[in-house]
Amino acid sequence: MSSKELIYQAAAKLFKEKGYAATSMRELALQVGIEASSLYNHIKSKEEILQEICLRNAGKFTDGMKIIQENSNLNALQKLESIIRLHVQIASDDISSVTVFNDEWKHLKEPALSDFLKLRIQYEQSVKSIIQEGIEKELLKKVDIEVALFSFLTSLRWIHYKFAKGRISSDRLTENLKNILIFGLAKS
Amino acid sequence: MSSKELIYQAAAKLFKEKGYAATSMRELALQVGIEASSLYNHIKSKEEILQEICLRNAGKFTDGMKIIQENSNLNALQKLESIIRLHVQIASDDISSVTVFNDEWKHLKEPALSDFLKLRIQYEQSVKSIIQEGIEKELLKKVDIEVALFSFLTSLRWIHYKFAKGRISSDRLTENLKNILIFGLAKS
DNA sequence: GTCTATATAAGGATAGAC
DNA sequence: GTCTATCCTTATATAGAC
Repeated sequence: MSSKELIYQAAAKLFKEKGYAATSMRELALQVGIEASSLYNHIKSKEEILQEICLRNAGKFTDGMKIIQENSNLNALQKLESIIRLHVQIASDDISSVTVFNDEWKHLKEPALSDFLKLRIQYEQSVKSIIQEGIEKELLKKVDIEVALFSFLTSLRWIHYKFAKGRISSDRLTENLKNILIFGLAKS
Repeated sequence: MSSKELIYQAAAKLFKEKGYAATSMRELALQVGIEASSLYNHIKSKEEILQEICLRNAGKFTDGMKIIQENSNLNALQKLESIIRLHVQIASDDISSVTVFNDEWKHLKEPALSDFLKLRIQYEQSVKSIIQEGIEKELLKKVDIEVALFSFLTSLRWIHYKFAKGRISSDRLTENLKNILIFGLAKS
């Protein structure tokens, strides 16, 4: 792995644990095993690291969503299940990185912040359309779409806390989340 | 309102928007309308502000949970609904403060951090017991309890983002969340 | 690519006059 | 209770030798 990649990885871990603002370049350097000044041979600034982590993860979600949307065989319920699987997969792929993406994006500076938020809103809009479609086709209840959207996405946003403990496989987690988020906790 | 209270309120707003670590005492002072040094006539340190905000909110949740637990008339489903109402109520009561409680607690120093985490684990344990009881009495599906616990609580943890936009009343939000989280998105 | 040394800015907090 | 002035520490980032 390149030095740059090693720095990103160590940074993701630290940003996750302490937060972006509370992580110093000295700590990061210590974690990487070099002096702080040496970091700058590989990266331009602290902010650049955050940008890279955030945009990389945004890309994963956007790409995954595109594939789901293009699969016209899926009905709304199946699409929601695919979204759950996508989130579980991305979280299991790199927990630290996706946590930073979820929690530290607000420290991005313009214009990166606006770019990021544009992608985020776009993604939310895609999920919203699927929920809307589900309601129209009578696969989903007539709930408030915004409440449904947020409760669905925020549940998924915290999946990685489960993974951190490694208690459960991706498949079982996906299955359980499908059951809970789509079909509810209550026994029917 | 006392100066101390005004400082807490301004701090909660700033900590919410920028994060604890990225908020300076000079900014806080500016928001309050005094010089940074004057803050210290009312509070002991920056950390003390965070402690107060976090412990105050922890108290609200703990107290609310106690009342729910002591109401033996409620079955597990009704208790879960009461928990939803509790979270909605606390969020609508003071959005900034509860956001800081949710997102910035990791910046607490010991021993406050351990005290805080103890309360949090205790609260999660209470919810877990209710879910467990629901499964035993066959009111809830046999889902993975940990997954159910986390997806339930994390959905509720982000309610305040809805409130920030003021789009929906507390009652309608509670009703929708009950429907979605307990009975699921899918039409039965 | 890494180091030491350092520039430059900002942070939390205190002292002491009013 | 508020101010100005300031202490001390830490931060990001650069310069230049090796």
